[in-house]
Amino acid sequence: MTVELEKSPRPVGRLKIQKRADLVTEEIKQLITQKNLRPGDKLPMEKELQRLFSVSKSTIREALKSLEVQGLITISTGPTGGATIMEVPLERTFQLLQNYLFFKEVSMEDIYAARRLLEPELAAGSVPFLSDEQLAALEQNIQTCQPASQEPSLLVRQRQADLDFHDILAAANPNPFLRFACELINEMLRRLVVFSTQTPPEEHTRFGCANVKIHTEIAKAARARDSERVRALMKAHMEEASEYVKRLDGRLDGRLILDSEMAPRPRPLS
Amino acid sequence: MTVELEKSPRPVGRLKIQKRADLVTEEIKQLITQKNLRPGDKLPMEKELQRLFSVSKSTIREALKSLEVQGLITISTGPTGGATIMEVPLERTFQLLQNYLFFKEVSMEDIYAARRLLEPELAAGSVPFLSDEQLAALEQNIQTCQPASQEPSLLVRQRQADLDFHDILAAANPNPFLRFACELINEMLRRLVVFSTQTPPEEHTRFGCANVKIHTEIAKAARARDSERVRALMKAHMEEASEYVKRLDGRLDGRLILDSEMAPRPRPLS
DNA sequence: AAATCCGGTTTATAATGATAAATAGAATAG
DNA sequence: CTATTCTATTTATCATTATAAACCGGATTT
Repeated sequence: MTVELEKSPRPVGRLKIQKRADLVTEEIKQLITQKNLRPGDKLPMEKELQRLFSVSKSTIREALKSLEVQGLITISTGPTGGATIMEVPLERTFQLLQNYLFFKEVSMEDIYAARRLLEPELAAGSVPFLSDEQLAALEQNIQTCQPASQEPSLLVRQRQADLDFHDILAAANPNPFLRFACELINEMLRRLVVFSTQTPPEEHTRFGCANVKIHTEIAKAARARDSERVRALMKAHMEEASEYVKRLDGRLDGRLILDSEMAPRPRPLS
Repeated sequence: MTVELEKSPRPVGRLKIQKRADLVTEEIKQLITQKNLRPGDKLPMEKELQRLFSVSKSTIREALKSLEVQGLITISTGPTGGATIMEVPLERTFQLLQNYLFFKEVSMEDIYAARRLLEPELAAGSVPFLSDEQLAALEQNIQTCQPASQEPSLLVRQRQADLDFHDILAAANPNPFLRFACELINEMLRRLVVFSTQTPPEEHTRFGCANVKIHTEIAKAARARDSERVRALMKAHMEEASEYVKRLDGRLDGRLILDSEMAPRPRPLS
């Protein structure tokens, strides 16, 4: 089976001519959709793909690179090596989204405007689906968040641990879209929040205490499987947090996120 | 100025070794952040980049390809050619997001769960910022949406025109994050919705009429700069639409979106 | 004088071949 | 039986050459 690619620079139907490598990328994508390849399935190896599309090594290499950057495949060397379909990792998606938002000026309040709306619904929707492990993880998380020292770097780490609480809730929600939206918000807050060092540490500590308090209540209501109470508590939590954030002068540190920065976030158990 | 890249396979600090090309990609990203390059600025040409990072042609090519796929640069030939920084297009971001959602099973209702929450707030927030052109565009859009025929392909196109209404509202909102979230939702609905052909056309027409009616009211309230009324109307609109969608058996057509499909959406005037 | 053509220059794009590095699995030593 | 070394296979990287696209400026035409 050989797929024929248009070789001549397309008669210009007002469509911009595409590069060879990009055409091959699309062909491969169609192959994936067509043959309904699932994560774990393998693409033919480079040499075969070269033959299949009648292109050179460097072209097929670029095409594979494109798919790799998009997070659709991983490439490995050695026997049995080659391109393997994979489910696009959440982290990769975040990174690509950060590229988009790099040039926009997103403020903390902008994000909270969406967070206020989504989180209560997310939390309420998660309640019926929380496993015992997840409930335990919520309670466990509250312990780690107890405000201890006022050492600056520790304060930031604590704020980030706060966000783990919300990630655990998100993980339990059956709505993949809502889940994604909230995980995105958490990730942005986690990664980009740089609180002004001007802010007095007491303010931070107070923020931490308030969080622990309401998280405790939410965890309790979740154990009682009281969705409506969780929703109400989360709503209050979000409004309170909005206020704190305004005062804390949180701002987003807009820069390009590197792959090497993307690794080590402990995934909450699903 | 020459940047030295670690050449030896990194002493394995539990970090997975990265490919040369990916290291170069990161170096270039740092270059962009560091030198604060803005859209329109140019990267050095390939030969220079080769020298700068002491890598071969194909390696630098792969690195540039990576940045191109991420939407951060465009590459052109000719004397003034080379890599030019660009603002990541919204469409590219959508596409990369679709890759992520390709493997998840997102239902229509999943999306509407988020839409119900976000759209009323978005619309209300846009009201004070709507320009005369945008108000006119809203009213204009309602005209094009008047249900005419019941021809199947036309019905789908009409549903998509409905979404333009919401895109116009989104474009006026000053919150870039909320705007992005709603534009994403619109795009997903626009591109991926495939209504069951089982559904009787009358039902579609009724849906279209209901939309026109409430869009008309929303446009009127927007002209009157009545944010609260717009919020309330949009809330009702979303709830009504949710119900219709359930009955219409709308589902998402999960597949990989190709570059070639990404082009021709008329951007609403900002 | 303005527009068009045309060839040269610059740059990316594509192809090919050669060598290095990584890996899985078999063979082997302890 | 375990751990190590070996080997075959495949990608990763480099180097070189050829091709194609885009731009520039001068000559030619209108």
